[in-house]
Amino acid sequence: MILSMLLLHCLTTRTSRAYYNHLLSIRHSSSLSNTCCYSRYPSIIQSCIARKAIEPGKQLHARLLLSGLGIDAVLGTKLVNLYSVCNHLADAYNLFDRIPQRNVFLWNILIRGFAWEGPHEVAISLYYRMVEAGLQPDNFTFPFVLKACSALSALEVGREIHDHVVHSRWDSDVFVGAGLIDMYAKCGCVDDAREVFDRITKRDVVLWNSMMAAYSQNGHPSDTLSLCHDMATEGFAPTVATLVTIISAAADVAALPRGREIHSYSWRRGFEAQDKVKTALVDMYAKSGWLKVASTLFEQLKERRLVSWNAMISGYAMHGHANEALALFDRMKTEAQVMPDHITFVGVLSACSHGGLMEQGWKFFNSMQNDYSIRPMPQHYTCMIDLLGHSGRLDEAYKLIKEMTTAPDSGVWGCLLNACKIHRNVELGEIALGKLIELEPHNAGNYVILSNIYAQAGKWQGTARVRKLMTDRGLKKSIACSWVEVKNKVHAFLVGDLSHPRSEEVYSELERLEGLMKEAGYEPETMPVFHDVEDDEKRNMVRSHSERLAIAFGLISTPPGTRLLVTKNLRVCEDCHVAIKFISKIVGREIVIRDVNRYHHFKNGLCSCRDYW
DNA sequence: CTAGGGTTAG
Repeated sequence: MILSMLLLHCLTTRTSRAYYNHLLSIRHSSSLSNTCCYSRYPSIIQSCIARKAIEPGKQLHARLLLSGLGIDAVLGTKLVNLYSVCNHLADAYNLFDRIPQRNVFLWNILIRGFAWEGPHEVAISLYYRMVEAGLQPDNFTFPFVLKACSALSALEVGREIHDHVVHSRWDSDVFVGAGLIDMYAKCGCVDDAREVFDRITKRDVVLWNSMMAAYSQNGHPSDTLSLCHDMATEGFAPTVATLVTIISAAADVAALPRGREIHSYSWRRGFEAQDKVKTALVDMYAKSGWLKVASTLFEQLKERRLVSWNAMISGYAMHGHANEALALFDRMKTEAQVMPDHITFVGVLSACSHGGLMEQGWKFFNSMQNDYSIRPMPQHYTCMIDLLGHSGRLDEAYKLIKEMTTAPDSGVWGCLLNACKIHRNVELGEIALGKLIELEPHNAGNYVILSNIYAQAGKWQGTARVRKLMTDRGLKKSIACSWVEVKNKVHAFLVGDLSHPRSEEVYSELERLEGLMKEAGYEPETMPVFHDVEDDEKRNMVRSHSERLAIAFGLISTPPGTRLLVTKNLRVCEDCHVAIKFISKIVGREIVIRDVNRYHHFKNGLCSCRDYW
């Protein structure tokens, strides 16, 4: 009946012929054709919401407007909900403004829409509008608006909302709590996150997961793992999110035995079959230097989504397998037709920079912007600066930084500083350090690099000045530490470490190797270089650098020919880099070192970094 | 007389 009224209405107004036909076609094709009773509309829209089917809902809305029947609060609310879940936020907002009686539910769904899809600022301003309208936010409002704060890293707003949470007594709710933990985590405040976590006594898995993720996202992967242990002790069963989080934590601490344990657990409990878990494993094995395993798992994925491609591409890239990375990028576009994103390009560009593929690098850097409309971020620039720096084109690198459309971060300047060290450019090095001091005043590593630049140039006053700057600021260099995994156990060594039970054998192995190295032409570094850690040490101390101890231990405790993987918390020093090249040739082994910013594959006297790091 | 929710890999 209504439909025929509508048709009549169309004929009597100046509605176009096309629209008339359109309505006719709805009559014949749509599932709504037989339901012209107003009282059934809410349930129809409800089913649209469940199916996220925007079109029938829109048509129904249009029909209602034309019919002049008006839209009551129930129907209006449902339509706002439909628009909101289908990401038609402008429509949702318009309709929202026309509904006179707005309850908390209506506000919540609109806030949710903007919190999920952005602009996130709108979600926050809606929240404040709601409070000003005299409504009390509830246990649904808070998680939504906190999500918007997380996305914006809006700490001040977040804290204020936390106040509201406490005042309205929702602070023991797990949903609100998880929202708060995530907000604090994304703002870099792990301690506040932990406080929220500790205050909630009736926890659930998601709350545990949120806290583990908070640690993981803020560079405390070992806290993630120990919290997981606590969770198990309290009898909670892990979920997919738990596994994904702890696998990435294990990848970050390079605790491969731990990672393998988690892998086998995942397999026993049937989690490994899940693509999300498998992708986390791909990342973990890649970071631990097991690219073969990573690739096998990658090929097993049921559906390769963007994140999986990214994990595998950057896995190849970080180990310097540029061709494999680029071939995979090609496969991703042609075979899978997955759209690359900014992270894909970080992988692709770092593959180019590690492989020294200057031309390709520029090609991808331009294509990223022109063909994919991705605005370059600091990480992309870092790759390009690395490429330019590699070939000594420092002025061009500096020019590129000045042309950047976003603010250069510490990675960009650090990359330039490093290039200055390698090509002994004091002038630009000073500029880079100046910027780095502004950006991260407490990172001792930066000062050390500049000091080395001065030392290499024989500018001793410069070296002294940098050292004084460091003492004035109370900066201490972190203690160097290297790990090596032997028979599923991690062995850690500090500089000059004598605490390992097999120390004596380790040192005599080093002595034996040094003899062979000297025969092969190795000369220990004599220049008084201010090393990352061991600045004042005598030449014979170089021998006891942590990475050498770890390598020597690895050599004496594994069968000949076994590949070694050593992880170091700082950069590999110049002298050790030379020494390890000799060692790899003498013992005929592949030695992989994962230092703070890259992987070095030493094989047959050469290193994959081509002596640039 | 209802509807709506927090965590997860690169």
